[in-house]
Order: sequence, then C-alpha cells, then structure tokens
Amino acid sequence: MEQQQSVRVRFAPSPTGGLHLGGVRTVLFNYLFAKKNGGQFILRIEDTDQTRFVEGAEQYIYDCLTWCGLQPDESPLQGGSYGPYRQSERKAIYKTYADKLIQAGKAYYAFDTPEDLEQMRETLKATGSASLQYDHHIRMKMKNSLTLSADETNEHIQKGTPYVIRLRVEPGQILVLDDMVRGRVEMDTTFTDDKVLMKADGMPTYHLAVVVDDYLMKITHAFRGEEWLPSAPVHVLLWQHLFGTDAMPQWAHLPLILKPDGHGKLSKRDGDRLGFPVYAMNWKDPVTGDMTQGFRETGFLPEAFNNMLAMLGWNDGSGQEIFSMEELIQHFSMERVHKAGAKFDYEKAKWFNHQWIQKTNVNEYSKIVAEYFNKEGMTVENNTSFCEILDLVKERCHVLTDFIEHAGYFYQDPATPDIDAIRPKWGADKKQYFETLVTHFQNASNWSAEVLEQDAKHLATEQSVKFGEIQLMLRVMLVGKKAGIGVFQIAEIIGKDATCRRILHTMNQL
RNA sequence: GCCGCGUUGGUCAAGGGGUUAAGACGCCUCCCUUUCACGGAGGAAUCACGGGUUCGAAUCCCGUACGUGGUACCA
Repeated sequence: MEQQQSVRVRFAPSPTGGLHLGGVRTVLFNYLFAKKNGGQFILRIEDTDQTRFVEGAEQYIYDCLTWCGLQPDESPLQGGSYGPYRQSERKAIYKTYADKLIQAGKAYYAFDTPEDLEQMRETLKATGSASLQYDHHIRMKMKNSLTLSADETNEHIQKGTPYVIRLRVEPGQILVLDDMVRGRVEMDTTFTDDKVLMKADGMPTYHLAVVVDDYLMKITHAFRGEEWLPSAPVHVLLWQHLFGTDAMPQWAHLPLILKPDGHGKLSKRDGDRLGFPVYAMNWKDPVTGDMTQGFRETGFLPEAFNNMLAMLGWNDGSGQEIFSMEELIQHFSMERVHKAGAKFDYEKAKWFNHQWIQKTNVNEYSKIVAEYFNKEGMTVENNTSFCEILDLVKERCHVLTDFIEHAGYFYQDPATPDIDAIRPKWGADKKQYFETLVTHFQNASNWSAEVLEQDAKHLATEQSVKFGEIQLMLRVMLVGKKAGIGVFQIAEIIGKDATCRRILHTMNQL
C-alpha cells in the first residue's frame, strides 16, 4: 500500500481586480477541505496575462482572505517550499515543459497571426462548419510547424517571427474524469481544440500553467468553478503527456453562483444594478476610480459571510444552517456539494448576517460600529455603555450599518419627528398632559425607567387620557418615529435633559 | 451552430423506488407588543415535460424542452 499523500489544495486567482463572492466560496471550500483533512491550503497568483495587470489587485486578494479568516499556508507573501507562487516568476519553468511536449510531438509551433485566425473563423463559419475551433480539422491548413518544413520552421523562429505553441489534440479519444461533485464525466477529444499553451510573449496560458504548477506544487485536489469543465480534457491530456494521470489531482468542479433575477453568472454589475455587494471588500479601480461595494463595508461579519457562502451549494443534510468556522470544518464534505448552480439571494444573505449579529458578542464588532457612528457625525466612544446600547437594539440589525438607524436616537435628537403619527390623537388634553409630564420629569429625583413609567401612568389616569396613546406620542417625540425599544428605557438612557428637550421641541411643532 | 453540465415551491434546498415531499429565506394571516424588532401559531409546491422499467418513480433508463457554461495568444 502506498503511503497516503498529505492533502494539498490551492486557490489560484488572477489578480485583475475585485474578489467575487464565487471566488471566496472556492477559497472557502478549498480551505475547509484542507483543514478537515489536515492538509495545506496554497495561494497561487495566476498573473500570466500581462495585459490585464491591475495595480493593487494582488494585495487586495490577501486583504480579503485575511478579513475572511481564510489564511493560506503558502503564498507569494509568506513563501513556502514550492515557490515561487506567482506564475509570472515561473516563466522559464513552463518553457521547459512546452519544449518537452514539442519534442514528444504532442505540441507544435504556430505562426498564424491574429488576422489569420480571424479569417480562419470567418471561413469556417461561411462553410457552415460545426466547429469554429483551431483543431484537427483545420490545423493542416494553417501556418505551423506541422505544415511547414523543419527548415522553414527554424527559419521563422530564428528571425523572430512571433509564434505560439499549441497542444496537438488527436480526435477520437474518450477521456474520463472522476469529478468529486459530478462523478464520472466522459469527454471526447474530437471536440477539443488545439489550445495555445505558450503565448507569443513567452508566457504560458492557464492550461499549461495549472498543470505544471499543480504537479510541481504537489496539489492533490483541484477545486474550481464549473466554467472550467469544458477545458478539462486539455488538462487531462497534458497530465497524460507530462506527468501521467496517476499524479493528477482529483478534480472538483463547483457549481456556479447565478444572478438572482435574469440569467447567467452573477457579476459585479448585478450587484450595482440590484443594490447589493458582490465583492468581499470594497474595490476601487485604480484606473477609472470606480468604487465597487464590498460585503465587509456593507456591514457583514466575516463569520456570516463564510456561513452564507458555505450554504450556497453545500449542506450537511441535517437542516442546520448556522455554522461556525469550526463546525464547517468538522462537517464539511465534498460529497454533499450540490451539482446545480444557485441563484444568489441577498435577503437570505442578510438573514445569515442577522443571525451572526445576534450570536456574536457586541464587543467583537462595537469598534466597527463606533466608527460608523463617528463617520455619521455622532461622537461615540467604544466603551461599555456603547456596547450596552448596541446590545439592546441588535435584534433589529441585519447589517452592521443598521445600528446607525436603530441606535442613532440615543445620541442625536430626531431631526424631523414624525408629527403626522401624533396629530390624529393630539388635542388640548394631550397638550396639557405633556406639559405636566415635562414638569414632573424635570423635577424627577429618580431617573429610572420604572419610576418614569409609573409617574406617566398615574398622570394619565389622573387626567383621563389613554396611556397607550401617550406612550406612542412620547415615542415619536424621543425617537422621531414609531420604532425602537421600550420608550421609558429610552428616556432613562438619554437622560432628563434630552428627554424634556425632545418633548418640548416636538410640542412646538404641533 | 457545436460540445459539456444541470433541472424538487419566488429563492436556498432535504429526500436517491413505497414519505402526509423535511427545513430555511421571502411573502400572507393571526398572537404577543397601543411602536418597530424578537418570539409564537398558521397558509400557499406533487418534484420541467413525454415515454419506458416496476406491483409501485420526485427517486432508475431514454428522449424532448428549458436553463447554464465553454467554444480567446482571459483566467
């Protein structure tokens, strides 16, 4: 029996800006799987497309992972035994493997210009060809080392004609992929094209790079989005040619996260359109200056974000929906990952956050909330009394920023009290009542909710006004609207001065 | 067009030959509260369609439809 290899998984994003929630979910599944199996989680940066370089994007990815608490064990930043972890720094490595493929006759040089390729597709389309790809049907009609003589090929290379290296895919081979979520998937190489392996600029394409790196980094399980399934035959072929499929990681193609309404994959634009975040954290495009909203800044707790993401395509079968990270690690299994894509539901996402706001001690997020308050112009300190107030109102909050609305009245007089809510029952009797009440309050020696309420209640009986109506009016005077915790509790907290001031201020408007 | 993957309520989904087809979100009604929220109690799906297989199918097979992904010198 061969010794069990230790589990190694990787997340390999392209640093092109913004980390999509689908990407975070892929990280999460990688992370959970690794931790569950005592393995390593590697972050590899796939920056082979130099035309898509975006300033700050790589740092942003680290920041997102840090916020989510999904720290890699190896990465460009912290290093590891299998570096470098940035593909742009491994350029020479890929070249040697591409050369091996050429020598073995599994790949070839192609000198076709972009214009040539465009024309090829036009021709194929015009002739009604089933395939519009650069494949076994067409390659012998193109300009490559298969159609050119060895001398001609060498001459082109010598004189610097730009070229790419393509994989030579022979038709008719049935490839089998044992996918962890989809089971046995068969693929016919007849429909696979001669993918570019090395670009004209000397950089590898994703296809060559994943295979080489997964091998060199000893990756045992490779998780990625379902959009990669169609190109899986290319990867399997490369494994066959280069390292043998015994060493190939076990694949898992994760279901996609789709738009809540229309069709298609969820994109950042959907978030902008429908008013919810799609990226983990705020992302500012360094070129356009455009800011894209993130879950963190919207007021999500990382625990809730992870929890919500985990339940998008996975469940443990028990019906439990709230999981801490420890529980997720304990219960996670790839066997229970759903096959079908899921439409993203922001309402449900907020529900998860609401649950986490309840179950988390306010001390853990009061600092963030205090910053929101200060940004809103309400001076607060992140101290015990602030936390006590947050605790009183947290059940009404779905995102952290909701605290501004639900606790703001403790710090700020209502700007425009909802007079219309008072008017219907307002009259001389109520006016007289509140005038008396203010006097009572001003002279109160014991400023506690119970005493205040008793006083107000007795006064209502004395003056024959309905206490219920009084309570509602007082609420609007203190809060500004029909909302909030017990009204006398509010009075107790905001104190004598603010209470009387707010009552008088509202009465002046009636 | 071609190729792949998928299809249980508005959404996330459990269930994988015999169930009153779980649960959650959202929605609606009621209770609690003369507010809001929380918390309770209820309400609304026969499993895309058509054929099989079987005593029996949401569950297995085959078609069809629909959705979705890919079809780049992007990942």
